[in-house]
Amino acid sequence: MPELPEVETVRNSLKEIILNQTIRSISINYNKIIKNVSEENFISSLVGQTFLDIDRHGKYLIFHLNDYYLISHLRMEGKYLIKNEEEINKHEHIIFTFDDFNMRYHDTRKFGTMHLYQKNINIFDELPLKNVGYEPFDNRLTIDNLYNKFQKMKKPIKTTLLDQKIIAGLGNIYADEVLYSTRINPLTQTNKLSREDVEKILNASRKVLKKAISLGGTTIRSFVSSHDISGRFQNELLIHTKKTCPNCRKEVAKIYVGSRGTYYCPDCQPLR
DNA sequence: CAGGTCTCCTGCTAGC
DNA sequence: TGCTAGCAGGAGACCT
Repeated sequence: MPELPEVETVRNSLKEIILNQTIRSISINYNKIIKNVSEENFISSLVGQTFLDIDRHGKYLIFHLNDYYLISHLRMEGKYLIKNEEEINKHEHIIFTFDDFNMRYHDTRKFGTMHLYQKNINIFDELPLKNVGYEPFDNRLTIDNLYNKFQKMKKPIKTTLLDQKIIAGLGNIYADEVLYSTRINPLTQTNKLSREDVEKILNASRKVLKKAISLGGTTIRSFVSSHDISGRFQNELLIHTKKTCPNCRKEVAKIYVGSRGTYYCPDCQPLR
């Protein structure tokens, strides 16, 4: 499943291929991916538009075209494939055709989303980006800022870390990794964390994501084979999906927090 | 406003 | 061996 580092890799890979390409036609095989405009509107708006840049905010890709922003979330299974054959796979839902090849949005579980906005709209005031806060790298996200927000939250810190409005970019896997590296129990009530804990969490988030991004960037040849990504990332994980704690060698616990599978070490991450 | 639950969808797995 | 029921998982919608 693509997390922030994979999305960053997709962004960089796609930039090499589709920048300055003009959309000649679009075919839509499953339209529920597109959330805020009709299928007809989507097609008529985008045909003739050229990809000028690709940005990322949290786990969202932001495609810049002449007159529009196309905002894409891959959720668990989404990927962009570059092809030039005729045959269409049943999981290829949206196909953008350029002069010499096409780009296909492929998504087995159909959970991904696309939003289309005209460029005169501030996309950060609209769904889905209005619900996305700052990334850990963004210096507008300060310790005080985060600590103040945490004071009002009673839910488990694991759940808080998955809330994109609070910190953008952490998914289920990285939330576990961040909590493990800070030795904080995932069930700890968010408002019980000290300012020092918050600082640790912020630092760990930066570190974990930065490392993953750099790895994603170096291990991936092509976004086409997204399997390579998850394979490599798994080598770097310390706690998520592990059986034994790398620190104390005791058994890792698996619980559910907010119906998300959560791994932690009861010994190294005791509930305070 | 905070927080809980339901929903979307399908490949995969456990269990028969 | 073949079948089915149940599950996982980001984030929006909706409700309390």
